Amino acid sequence: METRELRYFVAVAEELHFSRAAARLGIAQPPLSRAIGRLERRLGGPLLERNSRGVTLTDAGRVLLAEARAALDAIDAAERRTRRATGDGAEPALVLVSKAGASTELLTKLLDTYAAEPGSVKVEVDLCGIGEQGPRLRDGRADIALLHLPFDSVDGLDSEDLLTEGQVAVLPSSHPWVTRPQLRLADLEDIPSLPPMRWPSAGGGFPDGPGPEIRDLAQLYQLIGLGRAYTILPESARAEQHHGVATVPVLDAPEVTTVIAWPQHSRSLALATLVQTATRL
Amino acid sequence: METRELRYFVAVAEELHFSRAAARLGIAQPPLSRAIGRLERRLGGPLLERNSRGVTLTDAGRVLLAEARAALDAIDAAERRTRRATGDGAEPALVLVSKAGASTELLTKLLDTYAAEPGSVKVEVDLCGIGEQGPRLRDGRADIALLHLPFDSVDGLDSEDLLTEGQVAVLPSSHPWVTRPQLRLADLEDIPSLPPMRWPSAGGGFPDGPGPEIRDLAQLYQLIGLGRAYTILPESARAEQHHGVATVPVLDAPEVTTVIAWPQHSRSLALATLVQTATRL
DNA sequence: GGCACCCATACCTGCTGGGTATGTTTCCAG
DNA sequence: CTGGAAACATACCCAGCAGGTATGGGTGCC
Repeated sequence: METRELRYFVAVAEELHFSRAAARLGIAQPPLSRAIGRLERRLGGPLLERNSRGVTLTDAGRVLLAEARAALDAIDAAERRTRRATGDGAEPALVLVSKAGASTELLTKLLDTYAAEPGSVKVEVDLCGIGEQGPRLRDGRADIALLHLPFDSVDGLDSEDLLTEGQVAVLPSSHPWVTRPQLRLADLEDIPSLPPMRWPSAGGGFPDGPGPEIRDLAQLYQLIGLGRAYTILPESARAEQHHGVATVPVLDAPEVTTVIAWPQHSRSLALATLVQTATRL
Repeated sequence: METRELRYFVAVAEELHFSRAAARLGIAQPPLSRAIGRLERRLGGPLLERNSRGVTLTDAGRVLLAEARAALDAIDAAERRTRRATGDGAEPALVLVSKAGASTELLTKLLDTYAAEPGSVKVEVDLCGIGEQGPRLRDGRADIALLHLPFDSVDGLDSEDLLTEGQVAVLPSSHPWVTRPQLRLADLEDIPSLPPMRWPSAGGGFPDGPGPEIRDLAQLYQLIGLGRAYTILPESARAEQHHGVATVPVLDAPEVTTVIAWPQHSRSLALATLVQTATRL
């Protein structure tokens, strides 16, 4: 199976319309029909059901769509990472991705220490929304990520623990509890008039329910500052000051571990050095 | 990047010899040279160092080799799984992989129960050597696996726990300890004249040291029966009788969890039903 | 120094991917 | 019931590229 065929199939499977898919691919419709037909013949059965007025996926088509997306991600990753590794000077040799606003202190120290290391390469920092690190590692936009367990998942990645810390409640500074020296999870169970935030789940969607949908930490701090929500975050979040926001330690909140993670098959020297630097901090 | 180019590059990178790689690929050497040259131009730098007497990989080449292998596995998986899903009758719709000799009882019950389920599809069982399940899932030879934590790794997979159990020492039946009602790990630390077995590590290789290299459980039982080694295994191993082998519970051995695992992006109905059946056992 | 080995280059050929034009089926409008 | 529009398949042509053969150039070995 050629890469082109996979891209063609994914386009048709997503558009469910040959002509639109062809337009998206920048080719005419007939070659696309032919390519899909050949693919179906080679794989031994229909992938698409052509119902006079549009197209639907067969079971086999659904399987191929999921597998093809994964395969295309892997191919994109191969191209991006290799291009990055061919030291053509201008490009960074490594891209590190982290949630915007998280682990700022750790990140600064890591980058400074690594830059001082002999033989270190240029590192670009890619600050993304919550839960976006996984996809970026998968399609090669990034080589290495800072993740926070248990919120993020290290499925499919190798990782090293960097820092484990407790959590603090982040509350509107007008809230009566901000003067308390500490809180417990039970206290937070049912804060009147402050709905729970909804964090993105693995698929990128949001769970149902009331409360605001959170995509990044700037949004989160602003909502808290406006008195519309609260949350708990790792202690290191206290290092940053935000308007209208106060923090109180939560004694029995689960500990958060910041880890550095990379795809299992990565074996580059630059990456290994960066990981080693991180674990030594 | 086209699939063909990736296959060509991997062949050259593995052979480190254009002519041999071309022979392996079934093409002549000049088109191969040309294809690699074009790849290097497109990726912006050399992937191979041509030293008159052979070829070596550059850093970028090493990156591409690792990434290309992963990508080709994903493409092979796409093709195999799709072909399997195009219900062409003869082929199984799902392939389940497990270590030969492990979890026999559980596996039998799972397959029987699933076969009785309405809408169940044909399941082929692939019994492999120790640690082979991961690669089989990655390149699509299998769709779903039985793994045993903490020995196997579920990195990159979704999984559900099926069964947690203690472990027993598996000893030659001539060993004096087989009459004991129980043992402790400390007892086993240093059994005279019985060297520790070497299990395959993640890469497929074996750690250094004395003792036999173990590739499957038949081999393991035979070695123990011959009085050349011992091991500890999950309790359920007692269900099977082996010549010259006896078992004694080890009270403080870490518990073993049998899990059913599948690639994260898998979303087929047949697979979901099988997993559901397994978790309900 | 001749030779063997190995990769690159030059040049030719046939396959195939892509374009345009047209066919076939189905659904909808009037 | 019929004309037409929408949508995918088919037919046919062309150009580009993958692959083959022949050959060149560089290097180490006998």
